[in-house]
Amino acid sequence: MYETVHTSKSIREAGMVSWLSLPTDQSVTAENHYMYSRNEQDYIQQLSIDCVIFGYREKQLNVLVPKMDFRGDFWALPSGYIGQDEGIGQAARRILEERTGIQTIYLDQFCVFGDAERSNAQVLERLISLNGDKLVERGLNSKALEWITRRFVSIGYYALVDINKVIPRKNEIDESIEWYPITQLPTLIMDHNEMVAKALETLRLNLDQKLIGFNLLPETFTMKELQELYEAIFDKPFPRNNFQKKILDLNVLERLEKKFTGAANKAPYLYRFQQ
Amino acid sequence: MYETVHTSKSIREAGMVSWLSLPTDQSVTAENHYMYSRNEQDYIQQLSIDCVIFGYREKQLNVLVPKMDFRGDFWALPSGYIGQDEGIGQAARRILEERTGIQTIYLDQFCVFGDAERSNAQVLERLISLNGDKLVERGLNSKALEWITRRFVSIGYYALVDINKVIPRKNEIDESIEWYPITQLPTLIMDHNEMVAKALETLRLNLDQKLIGFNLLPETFTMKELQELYEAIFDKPFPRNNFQKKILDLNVLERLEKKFTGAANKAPYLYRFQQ
DNA sequence: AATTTATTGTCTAACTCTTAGACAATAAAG
DNA sequence: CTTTATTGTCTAAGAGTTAGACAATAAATT
Repeated sequence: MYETVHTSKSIREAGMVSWLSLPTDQSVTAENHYMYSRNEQDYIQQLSIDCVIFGYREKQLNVLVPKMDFRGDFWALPSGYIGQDEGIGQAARRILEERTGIQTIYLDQFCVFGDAERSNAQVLERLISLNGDKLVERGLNSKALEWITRRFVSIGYYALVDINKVIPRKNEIDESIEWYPITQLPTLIMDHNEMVAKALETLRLNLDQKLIGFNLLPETFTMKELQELYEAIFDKPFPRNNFQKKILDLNVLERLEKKFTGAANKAPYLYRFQQ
Repeated sequence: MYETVHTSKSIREAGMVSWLSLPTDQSVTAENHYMYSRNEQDYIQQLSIDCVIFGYREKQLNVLVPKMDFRGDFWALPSGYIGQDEGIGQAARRILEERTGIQTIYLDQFCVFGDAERSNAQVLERLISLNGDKLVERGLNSKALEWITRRFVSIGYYALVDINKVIPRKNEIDESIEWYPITQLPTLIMDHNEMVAKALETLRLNLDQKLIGFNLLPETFTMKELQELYEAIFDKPFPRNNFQKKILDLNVLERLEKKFTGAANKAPYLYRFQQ
């Protein structure tokens, strides 16, 4: 029904379009089935990477989520496939750079999702019934759909980024890509909401241990800002006096000059994370 | 060179033979390439599960490791593939039952290994050069070898079992399957030694938190036995008095009658883990 | 039968770490 | 100069951990 003989230019040039698209490159044409099938084999099949990208803004933990350019309100975590000559960490890093423009970011594998029932089937059915025309437009033929609708195992990574340095980038099938406060996430497809929950749980466990929280802040920050970050992540208040002591006792912060806030009170020190 | 037209009975009947064998079932014959390729598709390609099976015996933490029936001393963790209609946890459970005969065991996913360099290539080269004849005997044709030699991503699971309840089972390509004290593991293929190390690290992190250590002991045990288990896992001594207090304060143990050891001293209590 | 020996179970003082309250320092506003 | 709001630090109280001591006891020894 959605069979088509041409591959749309936008898809062809995408290089890598995640969820609801085949991995493609310049050599792909529907006329050349041999090349097509070779290209399909350039990626590991039925295995994908989903990324929970955390940023911090206005005292709230945020997650970067693209909305798909289809009728029906479909949100999905940034994701992609793994090249045959690419490590899974490399692949995650590539996907993240594509969506944030940032190269060196904190990245941690947190879980694999691979239930048998974990399928796109219902979501896809709804999406297809609402968007048949668009799918044809974009050159997704039945073979491409078959590739996508197979059961996938997905490796979950979470990333911590300085939200000010990120320029969110849509890909070809996105209507938008935006930061959502974690308390106000939309309903995502499949088990992606569960993935965010699991990522947050892992972040909490690792925060003290690995001092990774600093990846969410700009280079210099006040103690209060750091405290508010902790409060946002753990969704609970920390007592000011003891928080300061605990952090300073870690001996990982360098104290810089005072910050002139213009406020009617003692100016706070700026701190920097000792690389 | 190793091309062959028949598939050996042993392999055909294996159902699932991990590493160095295709996933196979009764319907596979080399003469029927369509069926063959259908069968290949019964499993997710390039994705495998490797299991670190921990047991506890004679005050030492042990790992169950099969030795492969090939010239050249090849040890590999028990592993297998994931059926198309099978969750990854289900698959791990199936692999474990095949090797231990035990159904309900503690199981935890600890890491995914997926470096691009993570390849069987060198090991396989050596194995093939030493065992060309055996491979032919066992019906591994070039297509099967191609399947195996592709790059694999592997999900690591570790399991905790009561070593007394396990009857280790060889599969078709094993020369032996035995418990090795973790301090005296042989050199395993690929990154399997690294996997064991990572599994142990995760076990240590989870031991207190999830009370999973009790899965390694028989139903009743003395406090000293539990302490020795902890000492084996963490490879360090625990002070007797405080260890007892710490464990009892968890309120998860039920104290039974005293154990008559025949030793010239006060008999220790037996304890049982409150399910 | 009393004493000795080895090990188990428990108690407590000393020590450390965490928590909660208090207060001085300070930048700007009144 | 005083007031206000916030920052930085100190300390006492409380909680938890560690180290030493000692009673209980099952069998061996005398």
